[in-house]
Amino acid sequence: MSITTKEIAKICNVSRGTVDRALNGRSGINSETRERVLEIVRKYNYQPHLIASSLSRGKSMSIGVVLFDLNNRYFSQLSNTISLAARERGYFTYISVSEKDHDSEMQILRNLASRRVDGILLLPAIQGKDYIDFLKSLEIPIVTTGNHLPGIHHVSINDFNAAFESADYISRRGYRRICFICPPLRKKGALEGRLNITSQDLRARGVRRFIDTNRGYQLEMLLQKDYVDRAVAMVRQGGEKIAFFCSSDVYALELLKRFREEGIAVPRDAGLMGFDNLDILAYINPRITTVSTSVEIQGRKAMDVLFKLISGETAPKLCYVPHEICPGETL
Amino acid sequence: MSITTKEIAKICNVSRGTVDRALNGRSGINSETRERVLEIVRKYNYQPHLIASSLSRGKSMSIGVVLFDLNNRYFSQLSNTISLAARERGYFTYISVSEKDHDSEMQILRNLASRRVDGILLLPAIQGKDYIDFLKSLEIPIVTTGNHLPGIHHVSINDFNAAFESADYISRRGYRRICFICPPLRKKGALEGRLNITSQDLRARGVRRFIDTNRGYQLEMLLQKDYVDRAVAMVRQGGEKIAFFCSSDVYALELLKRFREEGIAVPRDAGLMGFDNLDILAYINPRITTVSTSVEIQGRKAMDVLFKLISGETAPKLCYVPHEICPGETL
DNA sequence: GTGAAAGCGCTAACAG
DNA sequence: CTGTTAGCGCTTTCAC
Repeated sequence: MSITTKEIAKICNVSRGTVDRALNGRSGINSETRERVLEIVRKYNYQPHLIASSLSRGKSMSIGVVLFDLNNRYFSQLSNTISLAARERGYFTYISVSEKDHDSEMQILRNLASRRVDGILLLPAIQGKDYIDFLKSLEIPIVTTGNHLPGIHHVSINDFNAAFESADYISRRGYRRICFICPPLRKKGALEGRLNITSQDLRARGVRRFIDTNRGYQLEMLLQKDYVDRAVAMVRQGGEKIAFFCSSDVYALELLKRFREEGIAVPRDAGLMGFDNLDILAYINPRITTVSTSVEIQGRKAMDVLFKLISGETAPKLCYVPHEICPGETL
Repeated sequence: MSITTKEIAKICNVSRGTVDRALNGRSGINSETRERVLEIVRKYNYQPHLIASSLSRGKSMSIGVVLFDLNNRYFSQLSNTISLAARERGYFTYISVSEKDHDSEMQILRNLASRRVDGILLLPAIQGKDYIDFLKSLEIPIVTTGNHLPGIHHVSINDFNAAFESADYISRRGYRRICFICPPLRKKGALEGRLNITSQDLRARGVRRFIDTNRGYQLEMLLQKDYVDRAVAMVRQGGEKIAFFCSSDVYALELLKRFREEGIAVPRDAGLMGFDNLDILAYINPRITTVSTSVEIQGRKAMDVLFKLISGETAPKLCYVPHEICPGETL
């Protein structure tokens, strides 16, 4: 194991306090003593013991990141940005994945609290008053992104507006029949609202609002697990040409794949639009029309807010990052 | 802040030692006292202070994961598996990204050592004796995957064999002219070998060995940054039909994208094979032929070895995980 | 400018 | 079975 400040002190014939002053650039030390101490520190390759330091200081210089999925490309990019932003400020990140499991998510949060992380960036898969009370009881700064929790600081895209504008874009591409695809929403009632899908829900509301405020459009919703089969059937049935608006690029990819197998051409036989602008879309032919924000902006902004809270400053409860429509070849 | 064992002890009229025995299920305590203590523990929502515990126990119940890239899908899947495997054993993971930067990688490792992580899972982007000495000086169990470092425990695919077998597969699909694409290798000399690209290097050697041990095949290497342009030119030039064997699916995707734009049909005009079997390939048409191992197996196995080392057991220095060719439609 | 001492919260060894 | 004590290594306060 590495040498300690106690031993350094003995070697230098000074007290531990002085060693500490030298190491942490604190004032009240002769610059010669400082040099002498730092000399020995280098010589013996002293490594600070951050655990002891954390205990003493009461802060761990680490932040927790809780995601419900890391396999989703969007979240892995987000983690990357977050880790970098944290490291730039001397913080390390604990990244953990809940897999959308209620108990896991709670367990992870408790564990992070036990590790006395200085802040938590959370993509919640849970909602409800009890959960929010639990989060508050941790007494740790928390910023959410993705799904929203009332009363908790939140940084994200304005899902409602983004979906509204997407529907508008679809209409301007000449479609009068829009089918919104969002399988996560099927769980809405089933789980008595415990699952947090506010983000998806807002997207659905955004589309609906567009339909409600503009005459002459027809909206269908596909929330079932077998949405791919059903979408194929809808196209086969004919009638007014449909634009499938997917609440995530993932569903758009699945649709496109199946359409290709079935000989359904996009956009000849049906329109298609996604959400998130996953970077793998660059390799997909035809280019899928989608809407999104920059992951980097989102991650950076969320960390800005989190660090504000950590340092005791105030920050707005709600912060939207800009989004934009990314035109492709599928509408 | 949360209540401490000291306070619990006072409330229960017992000593801190007894509280500790109750909390950690240690023996030597009356079951009634235990119940009484745990009652209070629950009542006051006591949360263990893992930092204090770590300091006292000398282990932090955390492991560090150092990647040089998290945007690569393969690595994010790997991190996911690792986090899960760690959490199953009560460990938390610090995930950090070096972005292939030498100084970052060193800084991260030092920081993890300062945080007294119990083990490190490393995807190194550095090599060289100094670096290996440095790693050993940390006195922390380390397992690498991806790139290899002599003398350090390693779990990975057998890149040499996998590439050899891939070349063999390509030949059996009727190609006599193979072009191996591997841009990272262009840096081999330039950086005086500081950059660790052993994994890519082994793939190149595997292909070459196949060519050297079998008569009648022609091997070309494309290591330049503008490999896409050059590949297009090669196809245009005509002659014996080429199979492009890419050291990563990423390059195969780029090639396919460009070929499509240029009106080059695969496999009609040229063959194509990748490496890694990234899951996004499922959405790509035509299905790219590739070779790989299961990320899950690789992650699990690496963690098995790491935990063996952490608990003081011995483990083989080198452990290969099985690989297989994944036939697609591009050869 | 420097040293001594108390303390962060938990753990472990040793008495009783 | 339970209490006491002495740490883990660093930080911080208060004398000198």
